[in-house]
Amino acid sequence: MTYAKTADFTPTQQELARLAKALAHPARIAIIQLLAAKKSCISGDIAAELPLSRTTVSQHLQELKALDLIRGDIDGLTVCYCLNVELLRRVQAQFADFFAEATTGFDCAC
Amino acid sequence: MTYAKTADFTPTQQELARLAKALAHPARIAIIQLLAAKKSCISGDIAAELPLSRTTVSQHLQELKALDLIRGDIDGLTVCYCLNVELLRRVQAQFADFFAEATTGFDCAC
DNA sequence: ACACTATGTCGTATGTTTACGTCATACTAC
DNA sequence: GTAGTATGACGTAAACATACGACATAGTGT
Repeated sequence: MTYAKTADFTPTQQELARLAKALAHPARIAIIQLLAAKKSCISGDIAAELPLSRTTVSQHLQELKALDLIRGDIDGLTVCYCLNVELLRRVQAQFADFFAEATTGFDCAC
Repeated sequence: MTYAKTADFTPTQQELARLAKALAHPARIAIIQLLAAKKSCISGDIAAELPLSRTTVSQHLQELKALDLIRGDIDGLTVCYCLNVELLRRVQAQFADFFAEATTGFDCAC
């Protein structure tokens, strides 16, 4: 998301787009759901539950971590990933605001 | 979103990802906000308000239209785009459900 | 019919994401 | 220390997204 013209939008628009992009892959949705259900939060276990290679899952985990949506606690040899529930709540509110604005428009006059 | 392995996720995960992807670009966020504020719903006017070429904006409009998030009424020479508020409300609910699930998790035990 | 306007379509260059194998690192257990 | 395991980092091929100029289409007004 670093195309030249991207800079010319409002910070809010860019932030929403950035967050939406984090959710724009089923694997990342699945990871968040897994962590919420806490079936497993150890990296290897997460990878084992998804139909993707461990390398690819690790990449998706890094992407979520880059936005701080999840956090990784290193515990010896294993890494345990957890949801950043605080941040998720804020993101939730941002999307809620956006949709509220979008769905309270009158019917189009055209 | 048609990489080989994408098929191996649940329909819900795929649908959420597909919707998130529609919002994963500031231009598309901006278009939805513009239509909600109804500053303009004529294709050309929308393009004029964004820092992108008319062609590129048209492409983003097609993308939103492909998911039926917006609709285009042809009126003679101009095309008037409108939000599909009904669908947006359903999408809003889907995201709300997803976030509710994600944010009600206990704190991670790790 | 003719010029003009508003839009979409096509081709295409460039940048980004996805997916994965291989390698490097770092901890564990013998 | 050596062997083994859990991870992340690196390299890379293929798919996809973004952006835009040039062209095609279709309506408007004269």
